[in-house]
Amino acid sequence: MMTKPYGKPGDVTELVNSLGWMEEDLSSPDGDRTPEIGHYPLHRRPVEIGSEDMEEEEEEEEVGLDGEKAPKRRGPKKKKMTKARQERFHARRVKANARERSRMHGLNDALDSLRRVMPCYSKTQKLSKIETLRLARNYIWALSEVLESGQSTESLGFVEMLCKGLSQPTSNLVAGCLQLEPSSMLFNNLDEKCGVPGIGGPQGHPITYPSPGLPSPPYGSLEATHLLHLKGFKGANYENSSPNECSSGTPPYDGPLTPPLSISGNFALKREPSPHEAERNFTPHPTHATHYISSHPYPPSSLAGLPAPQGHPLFPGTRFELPLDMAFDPFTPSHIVTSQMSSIYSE
DNA sequence: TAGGCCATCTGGTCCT
DNA sequence: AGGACCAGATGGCCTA
Repeated sequence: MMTKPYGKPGDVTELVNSLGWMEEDLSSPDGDRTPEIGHYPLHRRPVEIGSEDMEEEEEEEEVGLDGEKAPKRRGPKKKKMTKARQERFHARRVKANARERSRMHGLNDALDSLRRVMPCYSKTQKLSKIETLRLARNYIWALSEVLESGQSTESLGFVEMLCKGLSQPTSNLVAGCLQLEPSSMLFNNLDEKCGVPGIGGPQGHPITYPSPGLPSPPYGSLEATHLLHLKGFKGANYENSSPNECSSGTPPYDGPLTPPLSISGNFALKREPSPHEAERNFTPHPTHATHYISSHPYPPSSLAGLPAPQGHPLFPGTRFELPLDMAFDPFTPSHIVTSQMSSIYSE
């Protein structure tokens, strides 16, 4: 039978084969994940009346609490649960649970992969799932803006695009990972919201923000003050204010940072960490896709003459897909990326 | 203690 | 029939 190609082959089988702990849990009142039947919340009881596995139910007239006869049940007759049926049902449920766990683990693995290619990946301070997805959307959007309109990755607009719709802690994290320097914050539109013309690229290119359809607070538009919560940040008008004073209680980010790009040294293949970065245990490393994008014309000159790919979101009407591990491996030299792209193009 | 986030179980639906 | 997918519900953990 054909099954959808999700997860690693054998995952389910292995899980099912190693379900000893689950079987134990089912009979153990201490199993916190699969509590003993009877300790289940109503909807979690593994064997529910009404299951399709019921044996034929004898014709019994149901009597309500008030003694009145309940209306005769319509639809397929229920079947009684024989012991054999219970066992089959249970086995099926256990298998399905294992599959579901495996599926969710696969989903989480994919989210982890996504986290690793975000501009603020940290092992110690993981982005939540929802924030990861929001940041990913913003990242794609911001990079496409870079490509399409010359929006500078060093502009505040770029950071604002990245932070659009993110929670304040995540905005702080992103801005911190981008190593915003006070100079990049010294502009007079500090209190303007996203989407206001004037906050844009170096050419004054107005940035138009898409409607993300996100709920408002805490996921509303980016407040410039979000960025002022950066540890050690001192803006022109905030010279004397302590970072803690404008903090809303969000703890400063102290974990090691391994961002793929930096606002102050975006696409340098190698650079020494600034004292500030060193202080924060920040290790700059060559960026990946953004480095490629910044250092290669599109399409790459080495691909000249190849048929244009179709349908890539950044390049309407084209299609361009890179294997994830290649496209986002920050350590893949650009010339290797180029050659790999060539082979993809020529396929 | 409330709220956010997460893992898990579950039953329903769709698909092969 | 069985697997994938989905959404709802629940409890645990953590933090402000």
